[in-house]
Amino acid sequence: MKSITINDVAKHAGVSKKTVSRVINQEANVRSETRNKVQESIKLLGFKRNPLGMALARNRSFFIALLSDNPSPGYLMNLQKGILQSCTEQQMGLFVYDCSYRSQSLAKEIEELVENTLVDGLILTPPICDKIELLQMLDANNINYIKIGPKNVKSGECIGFNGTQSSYDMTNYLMKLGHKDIAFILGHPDQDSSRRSEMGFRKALSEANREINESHIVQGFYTYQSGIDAATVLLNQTPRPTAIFAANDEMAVGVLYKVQSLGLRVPDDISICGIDDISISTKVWPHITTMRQPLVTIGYQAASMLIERLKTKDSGLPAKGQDDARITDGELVIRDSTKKQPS
Amino acid sequence: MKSITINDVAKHAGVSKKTVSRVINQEANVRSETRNKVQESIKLLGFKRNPLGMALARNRSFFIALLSDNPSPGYLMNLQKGILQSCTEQQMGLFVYDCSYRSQSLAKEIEELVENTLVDGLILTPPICDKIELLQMLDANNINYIKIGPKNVKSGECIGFNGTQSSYDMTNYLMKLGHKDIAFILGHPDQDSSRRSEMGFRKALSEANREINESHIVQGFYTYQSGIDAATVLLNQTPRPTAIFAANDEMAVGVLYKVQSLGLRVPDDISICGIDDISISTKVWPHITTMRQPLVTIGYQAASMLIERLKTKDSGLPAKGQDDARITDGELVIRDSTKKQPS
DNA sequence: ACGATTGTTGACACCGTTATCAACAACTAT
DNA sequence: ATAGTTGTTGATAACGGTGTCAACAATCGT
Repeated sequence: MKSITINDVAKHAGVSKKTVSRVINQEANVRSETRNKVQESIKLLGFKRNPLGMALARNRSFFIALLSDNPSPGYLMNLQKGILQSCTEQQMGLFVYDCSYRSQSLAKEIEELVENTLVDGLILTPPICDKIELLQMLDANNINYIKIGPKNVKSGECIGFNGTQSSYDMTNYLMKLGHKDIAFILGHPDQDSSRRSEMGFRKALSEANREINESHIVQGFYTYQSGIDAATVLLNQTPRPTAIFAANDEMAVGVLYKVQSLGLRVPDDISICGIDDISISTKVWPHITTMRQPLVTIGYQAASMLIERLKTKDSGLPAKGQDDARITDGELVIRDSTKKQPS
Repeated sequence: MKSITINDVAKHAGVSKKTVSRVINQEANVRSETRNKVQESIKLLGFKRNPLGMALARNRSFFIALLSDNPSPGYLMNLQKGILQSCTEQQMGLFVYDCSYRSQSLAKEIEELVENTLVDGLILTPPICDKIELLQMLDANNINYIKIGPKNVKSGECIGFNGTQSSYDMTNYLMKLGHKDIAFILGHPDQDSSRRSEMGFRKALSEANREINESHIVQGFYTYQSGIDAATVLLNQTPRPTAIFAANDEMAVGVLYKVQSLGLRVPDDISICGIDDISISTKVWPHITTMRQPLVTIGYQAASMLIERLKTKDSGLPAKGQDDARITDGELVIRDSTKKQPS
């Protein structure tokens, strides 16, 4: 069960292995006659190049790693799906790695990961992408990475979606429905995206000259449970808000659960909406109104950008766009959890 | 930024690189004096062996692949979590790969995947693990794999949980609650697990001398939408079943949605339950009664078994337990979607 | 004291690819 | 015709480890 090597092809085609290598890698300066001869041999023998040999010789593993802290399964799965698609297209492998955002030694851990696996680059997902020490370590060691999430102070290419605009749009939509008393559940205080969505919310209200009821803005942590907790606080207030806008769908689902378990009806008694459009949002009853974050696309683009950069770096070209940021707009998806207020 | 190689260590310790290699691999027959000397050099220089070099020399990539068709994000994520844990412990990499169960050329595709990545083994998840052609191809090419799912006709190690027993237990639980008219939504007809859960359901009913209403057993496909469709059929029947038991939680959630959107209350008007205990089951309202499938544990064990086998194979020992099957029992988790019937 | 066994070590080839560089052929420009 | 390009090719040496085997030292049995 020995597999065909470059040597076999070279012998069969009557050329040196370097020439075969040239053909495989589509290098210039091979006579087309020679090229054809080699290609025929390759096809005939069914040659497949051994990625390990190539990896060793080129000192590149042709693997990238996806670092995550499993925030919500749906979120990550969609991202992973897009990433995987790009990787498959570009003949790269995807190495997945779960790590803990809280870990003190995260930077060290990732440094070892890279040493141990020799991955060519990293994709950082929230909340990992906000860990300053990690980013510093990566920059210091000259490790390629791309962040999925909002662009923040630190350097590094990133791709994300426009959280400010999204929550701004959603807030305006709720006001258009006639909601006067809109509550907002913040995201995780450590994550950059959280501040952005808050900004959008406040901006929309102040542009409409609404005064902001600070007790209707409560802290959340992007988790289901934190959605329940925040809803518990909000629903005990009088007057009760007529709409609750959560900074992500995961929390919105928690709010929905809490509201329903108290015997209230959605959207008749209260409107609920979120951000992300994860799969669970269309599985609960009623389906949740949300700002769609095109996660599969974002994942695809992130992987593509990273791989692109690895390639240009490989070929010695100047690494353009080191501080690139690509921002995708969210899309309002109106479903059954929001309703026009009686005027 | 050149990294330390075995040669550097050898030079530093004043031995040959083969001896360093021996120390790294904990081989016997190295004088402890020499061993210590080498280990000190390793520590001093901060040597980390290059996995690519090792992989090439040993002709093993130290990667395993997880093949999936993304049935439900929660299901896969839990599995992946357990697998990842085991991989990390054993210093193996995890390569994830999405494929399409429907693809005609799946076997070919996976064959190429293995050739292209040289993964040491595969973990097959449902429904991939039921593709006969794929299994045949793997057996023919002597590729290591382990199936997560019920043991079926074909060979190959597998690990899964006791689907028959689980649905048997759940059905008994529903009868104990006083339900006389229990509907059942089948899993995907192509998947082995589907037949098992049906068997358990029928067995429980016939043991209780209940006659089985065949029109209350409807086809599903393990998807959310198929749960909705099946519920639509069931809820139009008179008399309406008092409980609907879906062969997995994903469908149960679909049933819940359909029931609620028709204005019926769960569990007051109708009880709903499923199998799996995926994360969404405790996010919808009400939380769903289910048979817990310990997915993280199963994933962990699957990866551990596979890696174990790779190692013993490596060391030339007879590959024991080639047809091993480890079956875990499900656990009844009673939540809020099922209720005692008034007698 | 002797040969036989076992333990310890290193030189060297090898895994399958790519990189370097020199050799030579085939063109240009003078 | 001559020198100077440019295009095409292959020997040979990496890449960073492991496997083979022979050499030699240490221990054993008699």
